[in-house]
Amino acid sequence: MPELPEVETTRRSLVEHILGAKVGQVWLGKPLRWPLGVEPSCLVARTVVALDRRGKYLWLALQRGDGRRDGLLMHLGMSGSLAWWGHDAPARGVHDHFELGTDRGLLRLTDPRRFGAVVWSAALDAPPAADLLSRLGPEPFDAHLTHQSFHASLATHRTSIKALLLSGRVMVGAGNIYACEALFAAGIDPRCRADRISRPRAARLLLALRETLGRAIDAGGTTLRDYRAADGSQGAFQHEARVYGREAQPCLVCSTAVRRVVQGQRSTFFCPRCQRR
DNA sequence: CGGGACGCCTGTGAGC
DNA sequence: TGCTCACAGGCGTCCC
Repeated sequence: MPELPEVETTRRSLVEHILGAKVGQVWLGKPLRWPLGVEPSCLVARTVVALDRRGKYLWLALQRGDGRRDGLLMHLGMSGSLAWWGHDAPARGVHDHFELGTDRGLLRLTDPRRFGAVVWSAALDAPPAADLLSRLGPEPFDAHLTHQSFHASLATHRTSIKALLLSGRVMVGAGNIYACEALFAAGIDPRCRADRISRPRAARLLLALRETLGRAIDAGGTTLRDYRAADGSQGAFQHEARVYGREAQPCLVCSTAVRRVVQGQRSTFFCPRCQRR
């Protein structure tokens, strides 16, 4: 489920509550994608000192009693969501698989498919967090990511632009929904080879990615099924999607039927008239 | 190394 | 109603 806008919305709705909270108890449910990597009891008495995001990962920085820091790297996978409960958390459901109890309230991860993860790491730039983040491209709103560098990155890949965006190698954050939507906004056929995209079209695509992701963050993300912000609110961007999930429906610009093709085992939606190779 | 397929899991909706 | 199948917001791993 969660792409960058959903993860960022989660982060924003959580950070005000959890900063400064002191860990009481940690509870683990069924196994997630990877083991926590530390005894849960080891985390007790740590203080939450930051909640940052890198790509679709969240980094919950913890301060130890001796002043040193470590933290938890969290990922929501396809179906995960994080919820914050003050002091009135409802009983656990069957899909709740991680809880961080604090003196301010409870952080709970709900994830039916369990593709998500919570992994302890000594630091963001130390294993295992560093290994998981090592292949990520730049953040979409990073000022170092320019039209020029973006075009240069595209030129080094022969795969389709849609698959490349999903890989996160040239820019993190766009998953299946936002990759489709940004390619529509830029007028680029998702099957187009990345290294065949001209400089001006690359510039348009970068702009479209930033606008699409930015508007999705403003809308609180996309809620198709599972996704909720930490305060329980749903996203609204699903109402703004112009091609995603609209197979055979008329393009909102030219009325041509929206097509669905499969690329790398993922559905791609596009308008064959508005989007060109 | 780049690129593509696979697998991890559970739930849901369509079709029969 | 109940079964089977396709599909679902991600991504690390494996194999060419």
